[in-house]
Amino acid sequence: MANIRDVSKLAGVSVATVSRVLNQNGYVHPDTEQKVLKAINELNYIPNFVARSLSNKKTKTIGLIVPDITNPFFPELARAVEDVMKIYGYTVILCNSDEDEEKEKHYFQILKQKYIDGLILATASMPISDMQAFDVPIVVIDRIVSQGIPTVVAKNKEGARLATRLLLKQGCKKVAHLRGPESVINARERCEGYVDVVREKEWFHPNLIIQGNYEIKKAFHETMKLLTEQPDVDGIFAGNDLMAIGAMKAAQQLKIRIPDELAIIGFDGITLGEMIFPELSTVAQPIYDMGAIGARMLIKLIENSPVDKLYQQLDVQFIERGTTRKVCD
Amino acid sequence: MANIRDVSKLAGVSVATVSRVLNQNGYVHPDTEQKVLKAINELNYIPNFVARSLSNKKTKTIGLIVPDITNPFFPELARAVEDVMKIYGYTVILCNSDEDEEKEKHYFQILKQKYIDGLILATASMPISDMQAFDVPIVVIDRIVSQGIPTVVAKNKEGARLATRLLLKQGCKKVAHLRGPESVINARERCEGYVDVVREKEWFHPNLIIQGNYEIKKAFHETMKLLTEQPDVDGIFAGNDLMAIGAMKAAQQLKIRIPDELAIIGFDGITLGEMIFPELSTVAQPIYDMGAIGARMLIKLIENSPVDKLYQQLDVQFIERGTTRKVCD
DNA sequence: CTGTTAGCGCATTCAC
DNA sequence: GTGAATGCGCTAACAG
Repeated sequence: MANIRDVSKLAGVSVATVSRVLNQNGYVHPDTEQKVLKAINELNYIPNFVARSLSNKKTKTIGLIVPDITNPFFPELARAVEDVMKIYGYTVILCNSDEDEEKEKHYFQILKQKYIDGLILATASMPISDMQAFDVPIVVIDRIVSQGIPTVVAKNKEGARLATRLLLKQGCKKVAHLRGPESVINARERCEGYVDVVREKEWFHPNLIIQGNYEIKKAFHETMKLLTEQPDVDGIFAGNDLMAIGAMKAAQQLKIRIPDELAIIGFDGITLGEMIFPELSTVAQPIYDMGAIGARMLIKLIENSPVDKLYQQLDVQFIERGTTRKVCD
Repeated sequence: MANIRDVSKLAGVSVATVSRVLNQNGYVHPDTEQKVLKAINELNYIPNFVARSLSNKKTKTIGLIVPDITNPFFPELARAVEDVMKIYGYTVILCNSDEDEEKEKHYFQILKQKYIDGLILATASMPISDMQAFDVPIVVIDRIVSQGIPTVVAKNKEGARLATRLLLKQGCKKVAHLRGPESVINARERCEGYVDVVREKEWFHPNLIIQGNYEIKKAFHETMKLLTEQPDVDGIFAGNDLMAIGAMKAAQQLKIRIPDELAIIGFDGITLGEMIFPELSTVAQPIYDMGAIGARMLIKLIENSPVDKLYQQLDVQFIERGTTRKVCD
């Protein structure tokens, strides 16, 4: 492959001039510019990114760390990130951390060595100090890490309150909550939102909060147990859509009719919710937007443009589908 | 950040020596090695990948082009690729092509500039000549491109025959096929497999083959039309799971009972199939394996190890779930 | 066994 | 406006 020197020779100019027309900086006479352009064209020259990176310390590459791209929440996020990064000429390295601190550290290492320009984290098993020590711009999505770090999240607690109230409003007498892992902050927030609403109810008891791990399987089993032990539960607010689906399967197995005997609301708004039957009512986060906004924020950080808000909290929206009854007010 | 020269100074040796211990090649006295190691440790030195890449033309990075990571088939594939690449110290750049030739070309360009070591394609809108001109090892997954290019695919035609036969065996009198896009080769193969089996049936007519695009929505609409116009259709073999789900939704909307009045078999074996109700019977491809095998093949290609088979055709497997009746032989 | 040095391809001073 | 020279950090001959 041709390099800059080949071009300079063919055009009869110096490499500096070629570099100037390549990067559109510095003055260069229109005529010589034409010569250079012609040479570039003839040789089919494309600049070598690696060499460029070595000299200006910018790779036009970012890292994206997600727990597991296989989890239906993340592809949409990843797609958003990739879409906007593409527009700005960046390329994205995909990493699956499995929420494992060791793996995250591993990726931090590698990505640093590869001189990425920025990093988007949709996971956070990492101590904050390590993140701050990482001297590359970072944006965290869907996980609040600390005030100091640029973040994009949805209104988790508010959404949880909304869902729980809706369940009560449509006549549920006893609403349980299938919560996400202790270690994940948004799971905690959603649980708090639920508790806010039901705390004062005479029927409320902490055993209505059951522990899930954001996955279908465990949600299925826990819901089986719950519905067997407390058959009077007629509403479930799940901490995410996947667990809601697990709960649905449990109900279907127990021949409990949805939504008549049991109403269910999920959280997230993954596309999967529309594919099942009945379709899942859910508190939807603007997943794509979160990714896109996070990506834009990161680019600004990288390019030192002013960033208006380092902490973006996005609205959630209830989507009524088949797992809840219609509410007639 | 410290560089190799800092280390060499601190250790009182030359950069060459440091490079030697770094890359474990060439002879270096155990004592000096210790000194170097100590210096590396003290300075918290990690080698700069960009510089290394510039000098040896290896980036330890590969590209992965998929049509759309949002399509449930690809996350699993991507995960597999990333998992094995990680083991071998490679990093993967994710690209979404939307099956668009222009976008693919764009990525080819960029990835070439970034000096990737190899490329995995799970899409192929690209003329073969362009692929051959791309002087970087390529492995194609799930799409047959040409004999010349290393490929990993599943036995599409065989799987299609299997599904169609199964449908007949369990008593279906009239089996339709929801096929994928004309332009996608595996869709063609699956369609051929279907035709192989039904060609000679007296009830067969080309209008039983309906055109889908591998997506739920269109499959839903086309199936609505099909089932309205030809209500005697009692079996559908869909070219992929997503379309099968679209077909299921159409049946559910028309109050046609599955599997009693209509049996459905999909193709792919995406996890989504287990999440819906009833669960989807399908011809499962070993998606993860395809990714992993493709990745291993690529690594061998990159590292010039001997590759046993450049064309791997993997077995498919019928998974009986809720959308087909039990067959008692 | 170890050091010197010349690239890798490009950006960028600093002269002219 | 343009060119020569230097450096980015590392690898790989080539000497010793």
